Amino acid sequence: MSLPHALLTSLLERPCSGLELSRRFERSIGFFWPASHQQIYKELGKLEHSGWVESTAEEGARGRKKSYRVLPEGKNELQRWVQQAEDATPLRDALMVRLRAEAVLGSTDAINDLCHRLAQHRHRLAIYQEIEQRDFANRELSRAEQLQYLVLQSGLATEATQAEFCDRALTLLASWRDAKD
Amino acid sequence: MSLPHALLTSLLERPCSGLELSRRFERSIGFFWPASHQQIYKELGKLEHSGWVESTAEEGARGRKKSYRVLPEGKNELQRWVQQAEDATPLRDALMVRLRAEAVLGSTDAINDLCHRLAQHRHRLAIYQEIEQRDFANRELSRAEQLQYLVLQSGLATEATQAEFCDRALTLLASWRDAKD
DNA sequence: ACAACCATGTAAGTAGTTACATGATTTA
DNA sequence: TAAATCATGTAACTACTTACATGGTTGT
Repeated sequence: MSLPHALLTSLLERPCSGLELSRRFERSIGFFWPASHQQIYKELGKLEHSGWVESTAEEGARGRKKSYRVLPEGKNELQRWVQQAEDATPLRDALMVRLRAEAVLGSTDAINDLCHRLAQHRHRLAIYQEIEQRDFANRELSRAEQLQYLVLQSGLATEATQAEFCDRALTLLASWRDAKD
Repeated sequence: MSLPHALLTSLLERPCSGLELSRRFERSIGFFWPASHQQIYKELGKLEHSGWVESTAEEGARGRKKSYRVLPEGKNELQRWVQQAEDATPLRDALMVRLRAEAVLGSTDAINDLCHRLAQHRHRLAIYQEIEQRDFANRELSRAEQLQYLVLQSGLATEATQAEFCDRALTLLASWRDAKD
């Protein structure tokens, strides 16, 4: 469970409100650990209860903006967590299940999902490439930026690999479908 | 939610008991949609309730082996589901969160997780390569086998990409750590 | 008869999703 | 002053995990 530590990281980069965190997640850490605003608010509550962050607002101030910042205990906790080794979260890919189903059914209907997924991966790839051009191209990078770039490169590689796979699979299935006619 | 359809697929390949399904999952479909035996038993109950599979045992036969097979309605449902397009399940990668945390903390402690993950990905890669040699190398493949091979190739590509990334990241972080001494 | 294992489950808890509620602030 | 938007939440639900329970079969 990495959400609390993802939030600590983001809040260390810059203290802010829950909604602003939510927005920043959507175009940075959230690519690798997505979270809805509901989840973020709930988790911020837990972080505050643990004494890892503090907020600028009394209890029960619904509707009024709160700003959170990380406390020393929170930073300690993050440092402790970063050192830990952890198994990769098991991947779950419905497309692979569809292809296996296709193998027993003898149809070519998984083409729909393949097309959809191909578009999705290409879209993400484009987003990542845009970020790469905007933030990391043609200049000296600080140590922190090099690490951020590294993470982005992982995303680039992942999406490229998946898009390429969809492309190959699509070619194969389409050839079978056309041969049938 | 693809577990029911993964089970239908596996049961169509061969009717069997819950535990046998669980074991087969561990070395085939489970690579792409893992499931514990508890989950499988529960889901088999739902599938039977929906009229998609039937079992050879009366109610409340705890401890006695049941065998499940897919009913025509179950096959219909699977055919319907295969045609659907679906977003990729959002990836969650704690390692990327660690690297982002490292960027703000200025340490090199994510090396631990990087090593662990590198070993894990290489291990899986070796398993996949073994399956490739055993089941798909140097022979003509049926249509169904070609599809199974395709799915395996996705696994091979994914693990190779991730292992390669860990390797690169590890080299970078280790060089920083050593420069510090 | 006892252990080891095969086989099927129950129970409690967690992380995340979806839908909805409500207060505060800005803008037309 | 009404609508839109900003901002913070609650409630119900689902998939999955972890720990435990229990019955049946096989081998010594």
